[in-house]
Amino acid sequence: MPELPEVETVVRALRPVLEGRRLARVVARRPDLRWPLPQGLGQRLTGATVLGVARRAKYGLIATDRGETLLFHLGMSGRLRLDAPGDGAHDHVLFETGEGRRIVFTDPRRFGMLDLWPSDRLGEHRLLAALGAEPLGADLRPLLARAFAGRVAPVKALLLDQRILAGVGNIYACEALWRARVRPDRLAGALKPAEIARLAAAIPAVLDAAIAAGGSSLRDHVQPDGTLGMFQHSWAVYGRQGEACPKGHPVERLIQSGRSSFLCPRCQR
DNA sequence: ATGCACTCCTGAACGC
DNA sequence: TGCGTTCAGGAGTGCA
Repeated sequence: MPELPEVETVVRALRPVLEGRRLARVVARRPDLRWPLPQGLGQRLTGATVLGVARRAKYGLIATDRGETLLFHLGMSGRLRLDAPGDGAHDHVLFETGEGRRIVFTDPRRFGMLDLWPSDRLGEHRLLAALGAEPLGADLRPLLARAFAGRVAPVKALLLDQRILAGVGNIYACEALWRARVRPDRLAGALKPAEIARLAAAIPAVLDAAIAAGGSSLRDHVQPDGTLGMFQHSWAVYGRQGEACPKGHPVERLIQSGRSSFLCPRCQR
């Protein structure tokens, strides 16, 4: 599910529940997700007070007063649900606050991860160290121009490369390319400055719109309070093969390195 | 360095 | 109804 807008939606929902609150009970119901859970997870977090909840790329970051930060990644099917029972087959980790709120980490496919890491050395975590720029809040044009120069790979492959831009996934890469009127299979190094500029504007625009809509709900994403994201109703091309793009032309699908890309060949060149 | 295929796991959707 | 096949929003790893 979760790309940057979905993780941002989750982080914003967790903030009022967790910030400044004490974790009264943390229970791991299995030893691993994608990787083994950190040693003594429950013990290390129980009794800690949450200082802040933030996001880096597609990672959620929960800082505690014990000098450690809990990182989480939702993988493809991960969800964090508020006040769910937490006894389902795929409910893997439970967090309970002193106020009696319960946060349940659910992940059927178990591609997600959780880790604890010293807060003052967070940037050294192996999964965070190589991440590229956040796509919101900065001017992406010079960054993309530098990253695309001389590259033979399709532009969509580079948009998905988290070392360049951190947080864009398959859905929003397709959507941003449509807004920028650039085909996903164009070679990155061959993009003209005007096309790079359009892409640099389209990426934050589509991410901001998705955040405002509460993310996209496909199979798995819901906001922690259970309400559905609505941005899937605003998709121009993603998942809409054979339907009309917003300009009325048929959307096509192509496979790039084993993953679906959706595009409008009339709008995108 | 660069590009790409494969892999982890489960569930939903589709075809017969 | 039931079974098999295909596909899915991520991303690390290892290969050419």
